[in-house]
Amino acid sequence: MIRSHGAGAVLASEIGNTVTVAGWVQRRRDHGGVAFFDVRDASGLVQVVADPAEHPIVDDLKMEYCVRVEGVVRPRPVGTENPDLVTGSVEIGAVDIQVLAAAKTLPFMIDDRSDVDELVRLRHRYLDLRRPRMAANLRARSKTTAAIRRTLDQLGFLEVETPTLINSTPEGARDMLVPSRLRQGEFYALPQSPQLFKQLLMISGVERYFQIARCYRDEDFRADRQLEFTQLDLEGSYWARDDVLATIEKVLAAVVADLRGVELGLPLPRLTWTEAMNRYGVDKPDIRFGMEITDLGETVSSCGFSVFTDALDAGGTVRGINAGPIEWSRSKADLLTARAKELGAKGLVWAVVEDDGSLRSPASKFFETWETEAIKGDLSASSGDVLLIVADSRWKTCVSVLGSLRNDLGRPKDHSELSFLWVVDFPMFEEREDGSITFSHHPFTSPQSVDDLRTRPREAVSNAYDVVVNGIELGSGSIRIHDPVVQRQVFDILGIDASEAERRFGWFLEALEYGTPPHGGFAFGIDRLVMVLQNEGSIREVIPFPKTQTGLDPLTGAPTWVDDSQLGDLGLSLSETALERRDEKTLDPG
RNA sequence: GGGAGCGUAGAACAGCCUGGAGUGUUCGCCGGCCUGUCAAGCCGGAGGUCGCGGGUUCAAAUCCCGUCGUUCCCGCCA
Repeated sequence: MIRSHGAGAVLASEIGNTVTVAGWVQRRRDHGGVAFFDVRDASGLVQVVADPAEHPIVDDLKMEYCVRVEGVVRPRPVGTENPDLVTGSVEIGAVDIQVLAAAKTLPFMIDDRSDVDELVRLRHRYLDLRRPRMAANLRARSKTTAAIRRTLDQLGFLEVETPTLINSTPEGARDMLVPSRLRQGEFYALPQSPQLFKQLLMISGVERYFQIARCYRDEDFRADRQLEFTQLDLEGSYWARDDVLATIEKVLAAVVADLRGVELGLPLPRLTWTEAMNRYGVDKPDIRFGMEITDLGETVSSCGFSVFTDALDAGGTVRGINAGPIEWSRSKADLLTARAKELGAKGLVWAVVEDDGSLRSPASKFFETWETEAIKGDLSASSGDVLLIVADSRWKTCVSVLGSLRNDLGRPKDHSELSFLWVVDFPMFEEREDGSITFSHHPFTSPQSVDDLRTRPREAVSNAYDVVVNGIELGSGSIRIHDPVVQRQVFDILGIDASEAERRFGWFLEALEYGTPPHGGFAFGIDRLVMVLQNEGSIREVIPFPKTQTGLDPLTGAPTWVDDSQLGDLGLSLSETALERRDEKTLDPG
């Protein structure tokens, strides 16, 4: 036995006992005649006291040396207790000190104070994970999956593993591909979600399925997006929408209780998609703050500003937000206008409410006094407030731009407050720029009305729903299509003709033919949930070994070039471009 | 695919706008002193391809172009 106690378990109750602890040297404080050092392990930290004359080895102890200390627990002298430390009322008087393993000079210090470049952290992730905050994040993640499993087990769910080498379905996100050796020229795809397998499990009679599933999407990175991520995936038979929502709410409540120690108010608030878009301009609203979008169309319908009237004449809309008394300057106006254009608006009209009630704005001269007053009234504006107004011939462009500006300006910087909500009644389809139609959720989502699907698919509302926390899309689900006729109909509307549907999804359509129970389910991102609950700004902080934005793991160097013989086994060869890149990189790595 | 920011000692930065010797700060590292510290303190020291390549210039960390890396954003993400 190397140790008798965890460092964090050396409490006042051990006074007088001989204990052995093992861990890393946090810091050494050598006063000449007496020296202190802290031993840190996964359980916490305890102070060791040694006389350097008696224990010359303390001179050698550097930060992060792995040591073993045997000693007697004693109370600290009065006045030297450390209230910030769980073990702060005691210390270990060293009897024997051994170095188990020396450590090189560290690339960064193992504490939460040091602000270190992420690339350096990732290159030495094993050290980064020693930092208390990162260790806590790992622990929180484990507690999250434990709470999920506990809750779903109590509800009678079966945890089932589905394959990760599956077939590619090019809709939606780009697939991560894996070449087959035994069947040269053919490829597996890594799953973007276990969607069809869990539906098959419903057909198999599992009735209550879940899986904590690694999923893969080969798309560009964001602070909340990695190539691989982990989802809680679940599905149930004979479920209506509210059965799914209630189940997810129970899971979320259990996780929030375990990680935050607070009770989640259930049921969670619900917004329809249309309401969310109209009030917040996004389908994942952050409702921790107001600044809601207001329709100014009626107010400005006869004003002299052609930007507004032209948009209205084209069947569009004019809407605004009251950004409140924010600091305003020419450069701020330029910045926000550029942002609005980046988001797809043709421009941005701003107005500052002056003390005399007038509007200072490039557009103010176009408004009659009554119009100025009406705009202020619509937006509940008072002196000093900044009003931002967007006009567009497309409703969705207008509200989306304002919704993003609203987020830019008002969104709380952290997640100390939690605001979960459901967004329900998503449209079944959405239009692309070119006017063609695509699914807004996925092609296995059922419509609320099969009649609508047939007669006016562009207006059809789906049985899809999202759960959102603090403006972050946590996950989504739906009641699925269990009728193969309807499923074929949806493929048809999406422009997948019968023969193509048969070729790609024939196996699934056939499965639906054998008495498929009505079913539905959900999936939410565990990385994102833990990120929010741990009050982190990026999922990389809660993923033990994440990748950088270009898909590199700075620690292992993945992805790497492989031997030509390996490529040969797979029937693959590299393109000219790839070969050039390889030669450059081989000469000048990194 | 596009836009923006960043890259200077082991770490975090300042210096760059307005070119003039690798100048500076904090932490770490090395040596010394020190009997109650806990981000110990004091004294001394070492440590640099200013990401890389090119250009402008008498002179480049600084200005220009390119490139690599990284972060954030737009597109993309059923």
